[in-house]
Amino acid sequence: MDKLSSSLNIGAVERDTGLSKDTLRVWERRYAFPNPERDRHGERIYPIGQVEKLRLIKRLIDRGHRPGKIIGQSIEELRALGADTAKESPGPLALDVILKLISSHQLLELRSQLSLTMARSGLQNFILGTVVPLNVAVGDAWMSGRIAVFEEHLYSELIQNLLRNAIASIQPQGRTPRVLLTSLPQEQHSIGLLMAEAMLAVEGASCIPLGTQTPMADIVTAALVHDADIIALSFSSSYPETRMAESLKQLRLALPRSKHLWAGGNGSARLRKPIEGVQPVVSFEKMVDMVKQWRAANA
Amino acid sequence: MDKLSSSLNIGAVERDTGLSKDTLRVWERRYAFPNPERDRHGERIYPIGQVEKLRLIKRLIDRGHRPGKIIGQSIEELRALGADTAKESPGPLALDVILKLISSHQLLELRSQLSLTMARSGLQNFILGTVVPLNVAVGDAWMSGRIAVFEEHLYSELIQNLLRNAIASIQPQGRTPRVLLTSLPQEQHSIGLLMAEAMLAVEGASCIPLGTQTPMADIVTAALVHDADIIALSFSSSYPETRMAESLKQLRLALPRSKHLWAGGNGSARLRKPIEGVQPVVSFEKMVDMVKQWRAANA
DNA sequence: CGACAATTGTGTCTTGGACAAAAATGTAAT
DNA sequence: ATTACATTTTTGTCCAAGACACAATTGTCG
Repeated sequence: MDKLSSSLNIGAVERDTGLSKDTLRVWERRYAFPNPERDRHGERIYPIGQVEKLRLIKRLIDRGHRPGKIIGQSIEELRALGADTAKESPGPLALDVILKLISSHQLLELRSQLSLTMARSGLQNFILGTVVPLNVAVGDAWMSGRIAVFEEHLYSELIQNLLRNAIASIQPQGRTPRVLLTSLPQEQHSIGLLMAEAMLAVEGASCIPLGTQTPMADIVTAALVHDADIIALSFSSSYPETRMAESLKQLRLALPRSKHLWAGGNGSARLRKPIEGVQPVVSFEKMVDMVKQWRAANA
Repeated sequence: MDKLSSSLNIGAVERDTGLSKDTLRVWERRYAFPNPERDRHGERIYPIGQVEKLRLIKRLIDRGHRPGKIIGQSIEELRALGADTAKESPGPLALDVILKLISSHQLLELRSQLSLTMARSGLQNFILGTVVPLNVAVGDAWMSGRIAVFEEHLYSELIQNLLRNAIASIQPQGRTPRVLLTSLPQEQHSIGLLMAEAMLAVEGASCIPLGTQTPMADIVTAALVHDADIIALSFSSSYPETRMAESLKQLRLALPRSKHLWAGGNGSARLRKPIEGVQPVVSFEKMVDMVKQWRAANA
């Protein structure tokens, strides 16, 4: 179709899919997929179709599937596998309207529709009733091929603008708890953090937003100098479970006992064994309750 | 000091420094640095001090230094090397005030000082006169050890909020040119894109912000369906020059001749050979001129 | 049906060699 | 002195095939 190079080398595929070079090579050896060509120096050249399949597989693995089981399936089968989650939602009409606007590139319409919805429902309900389900729906729509990456990006930018504006319009009240919000290195998803910040701002808590990818040592220092009561970390579902547990344990040791450590985001649900002194944040509703509990305990 | 693990394995160092595993191993072989311990399985364990030095070296390389020249120097010498750039700026008082606020964690003060400055100077002058030099100053301050990563993060979040609010407060005028703003995969710096969007919004252009890390194929599709006149890409100084040139050439081929392709950001200055059909954006001032030129040509 | 043990699946790490492309250096000509 | 071109050095990325820890699954026994 377009004239873009129809094949990539192993480094490009690593960046593109999030699968390490080592993983790509070992899959090739074990599962005979991917099955790249070689250039004249014997270096791997991945056709664009295989890269697409790899992207799909990566997202399915993040959802809990296992490589060996799904790697042999065709792209169509994989897409169907991802759409399975979608079928359960009969889809509230309002969400479908917005999805249509996303996929038909109606930038202005989309913007006004979203801010209208927010105005109607209020910030917290907007997040709970619209943004969260919309994020899921957009993810599913990508998986089944109905939405492109750039459409996802544009949507994400709009939401980010809306949330940041809403947060800014709330007068900081200087009330406790003081919550430090961030994610660990290699965790880039920022929308979850913003949603959390918005929910907390409405509750009157003071947020210290550090954005994404803060090194652990910096989190500890920041918690101390800002005198945070709660350190809240966000994990997306693509964050490796081992690393998550490991990091949380280390952080817990490095932080004073008096400070709470919260782990939220889609990925935090996979924390099987509870970690001593680390509180899982299973939903934004629950997070609000947790704030209230903290206040009750620190009155 | 803190109880955080004082050593990391090679994967963690890769994430932490942005240096690939291959690079870390080959430096060890060639320059005898880094010089990690080994665990009981013979795997590399990097002491935290070496990781810090690696981070420093990485930033210096991004600024144009060569590994072989600097890798043997001590941390102090490296810091001095980074501060060299800073000496030329006598430092406008206003900037120093803000830097002080950053390093003393005065969140509220900092916020109000920044928005005050913006209100006084207007959006475009705020960006040109405050944000751009402040970004440089903060980078230098990190290099010389005067500012921590989390302080940089907090500053960056504040600026982002300010800019997004300012952009949102400008009524979209629907005027041309229509500018698609994004960066390529592996390029995460978003502040430059926001500054560009703000400058353009003031000029009355229509922006289609896709955030960072949009795959090339998606950029092409987005440019077509949104009928963009200009595709503007941002490159930070850590973006590999080779990949930048390569990608721009490919994009130029895939996009219709009628659409302009602009390359901006700190990294774009390193484009030695001009690329046919790709216009470098050397500064935000120049970008405004380029918009005017486009308008003159498409009246 | 639950607890524990054995087995399989999976990602990450290892070494040392190879080589293309960028950067620096040397040389010659204007 | 500057430009143009050729040579050398520097540097990052890729390869192969093996090893192993740990997570996930399956099997066994109480």
